[in-house]
Amino acid sequence: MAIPSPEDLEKVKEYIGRFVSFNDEQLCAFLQTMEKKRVPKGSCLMEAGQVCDYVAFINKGHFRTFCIINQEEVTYNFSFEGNFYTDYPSFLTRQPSLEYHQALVDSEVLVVSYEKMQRTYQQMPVWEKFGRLIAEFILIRIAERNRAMLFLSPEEQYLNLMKSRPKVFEKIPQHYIASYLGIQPESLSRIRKRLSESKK
Amino acid sequence: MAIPSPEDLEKVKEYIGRFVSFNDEQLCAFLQTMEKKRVPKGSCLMEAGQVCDYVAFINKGHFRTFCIINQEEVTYNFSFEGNFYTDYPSFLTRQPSLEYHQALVDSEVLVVSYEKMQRTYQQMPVWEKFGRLIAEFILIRIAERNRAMLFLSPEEQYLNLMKSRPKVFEKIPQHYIASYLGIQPESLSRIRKRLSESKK
DNA sequence: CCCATTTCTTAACTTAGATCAATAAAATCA
DNA sequence: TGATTTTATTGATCTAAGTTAAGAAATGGG
Repeated sequence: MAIPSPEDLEKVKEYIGRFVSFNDEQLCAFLQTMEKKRVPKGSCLMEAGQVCDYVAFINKGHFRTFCIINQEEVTYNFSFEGNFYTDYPSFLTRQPSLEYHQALVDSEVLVVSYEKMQRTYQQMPVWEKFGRLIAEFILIRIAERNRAMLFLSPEEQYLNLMKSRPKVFEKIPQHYIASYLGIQPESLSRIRKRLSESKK
Repeated sequence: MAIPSPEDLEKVKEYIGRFVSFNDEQLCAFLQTMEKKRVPKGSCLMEAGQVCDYVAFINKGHFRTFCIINQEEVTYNFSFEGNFYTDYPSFLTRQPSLEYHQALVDSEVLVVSYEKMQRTYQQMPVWEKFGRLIAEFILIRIAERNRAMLFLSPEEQYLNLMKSRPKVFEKIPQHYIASYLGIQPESLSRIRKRLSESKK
């Protein structure tokens, strides 16, 4: 663990500023709780069975969230530079996580522990508000995903994902995307073929 | 719209008490914002296209949330007596909702408008905290549903639902449950047959 | 630059759910 | 109660994704 640099913290400040207004004292109180951590390519910031004890700001790199179901990895989500990252259910309930948080490239995160986060909530109402707004923000995103999974065929979800999160296609191997869509790599391959043929 | 009775408000108080502690003044400030509304069986508390302007406490009855996709109703969720109910994405973003909130029996709700809710957040930090905790609570539930949809077959989801929300099977017609599971009524019928045969 | 590994594609076959159609069972209400 | 509507089941056929297996393409390390 190391102390974040001023440039690192500037990125966090920018992100938070999208949700709440704050003064220097308030900002410092929060930023002081952050610690910097390197995560080498392929390694996991957290593994299933552990309680997720951090909210992480991804300073550099990107991550894949996966679970192991019946001895098989199922990719649950992708998280990119400049966003916060945690297993909310585990972080909030203090129950063991089902997830692995794996760095897909050499990465760097700024983490806040559960205990420090709760203390910050208590100290300053502005962070309580930030906590509410960010929970609401994530809730909306998850609800959208939910809707997509219920309403759309894998093919429609694939097209949807290309529009809404093009970054995923720049950086993520295809078999992980297949898993994210809930299908086998072979099926995604066929969907891509079908789409490219119907385009002609 | 009518004024809620003391017995109505007692139920709300009990619910809130599971999340935060409060004194009488704080409680009153919140309960004062509630208005009582009857929703006859089959009618909708809200329809797609409207901005969802309420958080509703279901005082009596139960509801079905559905969307219309390609001229077809897709059931998204069920909500029962003694819980809060809203379209979070629409309520928070002030964008038109995609959902219909339909009473499946003669029902009664206590609603708080967006404007009153925001004012309550500003007035008393305890409600800000309640807002955060309930957003987090709902987030966890949606995340679980998400996981189920990604990881489990319709058959497994059906068994899962029977365990985790038996109420659904007491009160909800089967073709709505099929829709909730993302399959056709005929398929659910076959899954039930398969299960009852394998049990023998 | 080459070899090993990972990732992607294609093919043949299987299977679960979709679709269409008909009927049976249950609920509603006049 | 009997008639009408709603809900649930069953059968036949179709289709998209799963499975298994093989080979092609891309990537990465020495």
